[in-house]
Amino acid sequence: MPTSEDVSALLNRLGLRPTKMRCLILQILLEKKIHPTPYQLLEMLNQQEGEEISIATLYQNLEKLVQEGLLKRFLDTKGLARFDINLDPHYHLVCLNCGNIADVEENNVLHKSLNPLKKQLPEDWQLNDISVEFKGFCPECRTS
Amino acid sequence: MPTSEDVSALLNRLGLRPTKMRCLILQILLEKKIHPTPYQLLEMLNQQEGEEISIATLYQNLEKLVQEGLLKRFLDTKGLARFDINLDPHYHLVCLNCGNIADVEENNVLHKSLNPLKKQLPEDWQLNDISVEFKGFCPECRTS
DNA sequence: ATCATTGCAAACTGTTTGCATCAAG
DNA sequence: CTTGATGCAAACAGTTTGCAATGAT
Repeated sequence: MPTSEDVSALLNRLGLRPTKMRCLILQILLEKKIHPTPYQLLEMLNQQEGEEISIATLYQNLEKLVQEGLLKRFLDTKGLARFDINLDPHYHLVCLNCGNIADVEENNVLHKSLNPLKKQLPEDWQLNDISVEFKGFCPECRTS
Repeated sequence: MPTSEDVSALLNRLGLRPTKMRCLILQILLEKKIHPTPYQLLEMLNQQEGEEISIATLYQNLEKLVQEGLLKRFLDTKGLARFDINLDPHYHLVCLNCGNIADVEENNVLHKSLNPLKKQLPEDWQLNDISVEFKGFCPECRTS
């Protein structure tokens, strides 16, 4: 878990100014291991800062961090943007109720088991990737 | 492949008036086995009809058909709505270039092979579903 | 002094809704 | 005649962009 100095140095190395907001974004994502939407992140940032920050600036910064390869961006099942600082290959475990997302380490056995399936695909397609997603209910949303 | 009479009867059975547009939507989806966005569908409908139809009405009809269980709706990786008339369990094969989607029959071997993975998930979650998606390039978009 | 960052407001896209009109049973 | 279907226009949500003000080096 990087300190704010680490994060700051990381941004410097990439030629991005280590503004308070950028450092906070990275720290939050690294520490909490979450995949928040822009508005979820905005709320967290507003709490940590005293003052309200601009959603436009947040979008701009997220875009920069994605361009620099520090974050990955994807859309969740509701079409909302999500940001992921975990660059290692991994699966997602998605809560069907609240939409929160947890990481699951990639599993060689599973990935091998996917290979035979390739033979069943239409031959005129060129296969590049197989993605797996787990769906269920997170600790806060599960009924039992 | 149902005739327009089939489709019409099907709609009647559900208490939906078999308007020209609804019949066409169902016929197109059944015959072409595609998963179009609303605007792709609009274009096809406009071609088949002589006149321009309203996108609002299209959305309203798609919503009705989803509510009646005739169609499934999902969002693609770009966040666009897609509609699927294939109600059998199946996987999707998605073109990374044009976004077109083909169906792949569900495979028991794969689904069994996913079971051991459940043990690796966080224990405080309740797992409900595992979804698999194939990504690649369709015949029109593949380079080689 | 320069150039990056911020943030407001406006634009934009896909989707939904209110409501008046129209058409089918 | 009554109910459902249509379609325009406006609202809406999330996101992006133009631009002027601000801040950092």
